[in-house]
Amino acid sequence: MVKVRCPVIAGEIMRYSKYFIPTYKEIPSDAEVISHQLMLRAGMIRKLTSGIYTFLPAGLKTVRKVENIVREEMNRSGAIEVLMPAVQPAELWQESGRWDFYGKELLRFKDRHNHDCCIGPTHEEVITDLVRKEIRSYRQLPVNFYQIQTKFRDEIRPRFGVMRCKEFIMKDAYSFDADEAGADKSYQIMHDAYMRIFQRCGLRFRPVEADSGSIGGSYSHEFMVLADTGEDEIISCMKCNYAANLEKAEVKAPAETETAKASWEPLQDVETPNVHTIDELTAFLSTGPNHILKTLVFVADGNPVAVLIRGDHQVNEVKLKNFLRADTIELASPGLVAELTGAPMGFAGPLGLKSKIIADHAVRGMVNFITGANKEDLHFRNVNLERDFKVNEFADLRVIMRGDRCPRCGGEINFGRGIEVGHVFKLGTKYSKAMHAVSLDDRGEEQPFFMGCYGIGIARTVAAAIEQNHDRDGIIFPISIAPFEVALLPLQMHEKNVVEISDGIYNACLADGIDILLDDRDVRPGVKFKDADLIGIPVRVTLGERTLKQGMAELKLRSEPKEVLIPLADVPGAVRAKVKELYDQIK
RNA sequence: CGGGGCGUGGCGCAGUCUGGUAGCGCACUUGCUUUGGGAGCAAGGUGUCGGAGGUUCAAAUCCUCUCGCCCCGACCA
Repeated sequence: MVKVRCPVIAGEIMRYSKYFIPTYKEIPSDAEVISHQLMLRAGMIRKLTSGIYTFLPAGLKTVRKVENIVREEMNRSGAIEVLMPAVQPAELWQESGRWDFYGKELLRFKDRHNHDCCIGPTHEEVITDLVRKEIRSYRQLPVNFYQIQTKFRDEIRPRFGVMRCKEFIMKDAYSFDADEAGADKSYQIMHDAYMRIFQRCGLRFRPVEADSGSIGGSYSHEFMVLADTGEDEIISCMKCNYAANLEKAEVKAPAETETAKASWEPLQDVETPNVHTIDELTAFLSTGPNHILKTLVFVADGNPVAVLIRGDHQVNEVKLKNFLRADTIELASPGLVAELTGAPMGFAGPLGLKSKIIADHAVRGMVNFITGANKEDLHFRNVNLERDFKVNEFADLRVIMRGDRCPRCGGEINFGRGIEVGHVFKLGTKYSKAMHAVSLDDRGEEQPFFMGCYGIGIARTVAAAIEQNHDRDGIIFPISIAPFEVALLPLQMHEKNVVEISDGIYNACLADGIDILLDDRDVRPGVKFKDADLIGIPVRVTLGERTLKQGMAELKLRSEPKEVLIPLADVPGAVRAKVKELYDQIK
């Protein structure tokens, strides 16, 4: 059974008048996205400087609730909590080779002894160093260490409030196994733990396959909270559970068809003065872009390569990079294109090209198509594969698009947006080999650790929850991560009766372990309603003279428009039941 | 780093073009009234107009430099 309650922390102030939740009526002008606006307005965060935020009490409470869920599920999965330093010596990073590779995101500085240091953006080096010093034998494996800690990445452009900032709270875990099979198992355990974590956070999410660079295979999943405002575009199958981000999403190669040589028409020149783009070409020749073959020249690790793709398709540079096993890849400059093809940009074609030629699978299905002629203002018509030119290799090189089918089951696919809140990644032996981190196997031989790393953006998860759950009045928090479970609103603080009854209910709820906020401010009722809605407290109990006369209180959910009247004596029980019901819904 | 925008009281903004010594709403303080969806009236406090330099009798306003922030792009285990 999954434990869902986050216990009230003893001694916490729960009276609004003595607490600190500074809300804004107006939208701060420098907040663009809704979660950023609402976190500022609800008094959860304040900005110190670009990309760096203070968490105010209500924001911190929510962060702590996410952390606690993460901690419980990590512990349940067998991971062990540690806390590593924020400041790290350059030596470790030089050893892994990342000191020179990491770029400007790595904040570097020198200490008084002139030693190079950095503030950790991630902790592979530190944990690998720890494990290589402390773990000797395969008998001590597997292990998985995690921490919840503040990290720093000197982002080029921090934005969207707490979603993409420089200093951020992250849970990161690192697994160490004796062999590949063990690493796969550790990966799966983390994958499962992440499913439980985000479920308990009350989020609609999806694990999607992500690009894993040179490692390949399905050994990287991003956990995406589904929200229209998400930064990442993802696709998911409506029939099976295949889901992937756009750069990873596979496109199934079309079935092999017999080349219809009989239908081949003779090759023709077409004068195309000043026609450079696919759009211009389709208009000029009155044809569809799917009858045109695009020839793009890329430079992969310094070597030019021509990439052929159907006119209505787009090259997926991540796929191209992985296919070529290149470290860097970029579109060739106009000068290089001219040098290679003998024509200015816009007239490149595969005929007579000297460079390596690779093509997307879809090109195979094209007949009598149009290509550039490698000569200014000239194209060819009725070009055909084999007869007119040869392709070195075919591969899946394009971006998936609307109308494509699921690569796994052929089902219809859905395009959507998501916010990446977690990432599980199989590292293999990259760091253990570089840093000579080994254990002895059962034959007494040294073996590098097989590693995995697993991250969760804690504050980003909070922001994602808000992006997904809000309305015109403010945040609608899932109860498991709301700053308070219940808001108690005595409407007339000058009426002794109202105050006494609300104090009684407040104490009864506290005794029940309910995380309740008593809004004991002497302000007008409207202010209390507005603030409770803005902050997003899931359950609201209202005590006003009007219903008190009938011996009743009001119970309302933030997520629903209607309230119900409850006899005063039943209020603590009804609150307890409502809270439980809300937790049960997200189990 | 390239392009664009903005810095005026705690917050949101007007004033800048056309130079004349700073204003509005919210918030805040006090009093009275009010009390079920961000109250009303009255009184009050609040600014080195982001900073530095320059032009001018006079600069929030014009000029130069500079700092910060936001947006778009490039970038992103």
